[in-house]
Amino acid sequence: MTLPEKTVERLSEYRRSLADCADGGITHIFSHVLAGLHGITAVQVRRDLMLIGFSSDTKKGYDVRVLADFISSILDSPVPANIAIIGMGHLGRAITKYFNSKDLKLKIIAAFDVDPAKVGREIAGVECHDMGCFERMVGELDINMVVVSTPRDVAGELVLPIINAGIKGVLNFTSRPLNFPRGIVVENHDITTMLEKVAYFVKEGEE
Amino acid sequence: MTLPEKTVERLSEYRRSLADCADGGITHIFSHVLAGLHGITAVQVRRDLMLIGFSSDTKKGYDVRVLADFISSILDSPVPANIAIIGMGHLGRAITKYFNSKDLKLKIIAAFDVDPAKVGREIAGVECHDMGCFERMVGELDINMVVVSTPRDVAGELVLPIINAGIKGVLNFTSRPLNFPRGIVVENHDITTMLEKVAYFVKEGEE
DNA sequence: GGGTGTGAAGCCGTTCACAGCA
DNA sequence: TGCTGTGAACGGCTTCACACCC
Repeated sequence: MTLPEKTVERLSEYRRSLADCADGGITHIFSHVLAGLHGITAVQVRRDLMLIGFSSDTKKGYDVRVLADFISSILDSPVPANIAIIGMGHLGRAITKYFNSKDLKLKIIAAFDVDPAKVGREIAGVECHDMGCFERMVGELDINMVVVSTPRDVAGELVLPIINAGIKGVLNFTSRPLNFPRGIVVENHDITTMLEKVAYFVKEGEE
Repeated sequence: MTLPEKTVERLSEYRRSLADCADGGITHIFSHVLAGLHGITAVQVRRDLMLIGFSSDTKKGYDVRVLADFISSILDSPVPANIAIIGMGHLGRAITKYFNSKDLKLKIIAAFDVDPAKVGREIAGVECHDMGCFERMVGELDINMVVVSTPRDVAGELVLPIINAGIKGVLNFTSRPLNFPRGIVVENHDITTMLEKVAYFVKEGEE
């Protein structure tokens, strides 16, 4: 059974908070405490846990480690997720470093760019390849997801190569929305939109 | 009247597509064409325009420039939005450059960090100040929004300074969720969560 | 016919209210 | 009493269906 999007997002967040708790020596946590860490309600937390079929046998709250592992068993794929990043500008470099500095199941293992000054070099810890080799390299390295962090005006040209290479998931940080056929998962997250949204609701809040 | 969140996001996206159209010499656009650019339905577009009270008098589609201006009149604040960024690591630099390279109403006009090697220097085009001066500088520069791009473990310490400085909007790229009292708008956008979400739905799609 | 504007219906996610259990 | 698990109600967003207009 597939979980709702929002629940998946929150589970990812819970897991990280739970890891913090475990590091801090906390062994059990109540739903309202976990909720408080995320600015949501306790019911919401319990509903999410209900959806993944988790329940606690004790009344001392949820066992932090057990719950974290349970969430991992839901979220993580048994096969490792190999990720490539397209566009090694500032944003691409930042995302790559940010990611690979963490201890995650997900790893960015290759970068692609069109700039000859970048191709062939190791940038932010990963080898940067020419975009012309994209399809071949995806096959060789068994890459199944890509992060797109190119300039807006070239993002559209990536759609076909990504489809042809057999990529299954795309995380797009470009302000150009990318559309793929059914079967390819896309998340478009444009920083400009996020900030414009905050600005709008700030304005409305002051009315 | 305040618009739904989703509508605000889409309006921001429509506006950028419309600017592209205008640049490309397109003067009119049908709802289904605009929808196609964003991978959504024409009804959705028309519903959004209905919510902001926009309607076209002609049947040649919407006038691109008129619609773009109308959206701007809804989204943009009459007073300029002055933004600060906290945390001038790779992500902070990338976001700052990304932003200020664009021709937006929103500008990042100051940066803050605790690293003495960064304080006093101009980074990514903006002056980097010591975090200790945050509250004072916010007042001096009339800053009303902040972007947070610090490491996860220090993000929590920013909540009080941000409240005390009178900040009204926060865009948080940290993986630590930030909670503020009513009246302060927050958007938490964690890159790790985004990618884990894509990975989850890729996994589910293959079942 | 092809496109727009919109009430009504449907769907999805959140919250309420409460039963059950230590 | 205090917390968990959950059916049922609620609310917000999307889609349907259709009237209207060139």
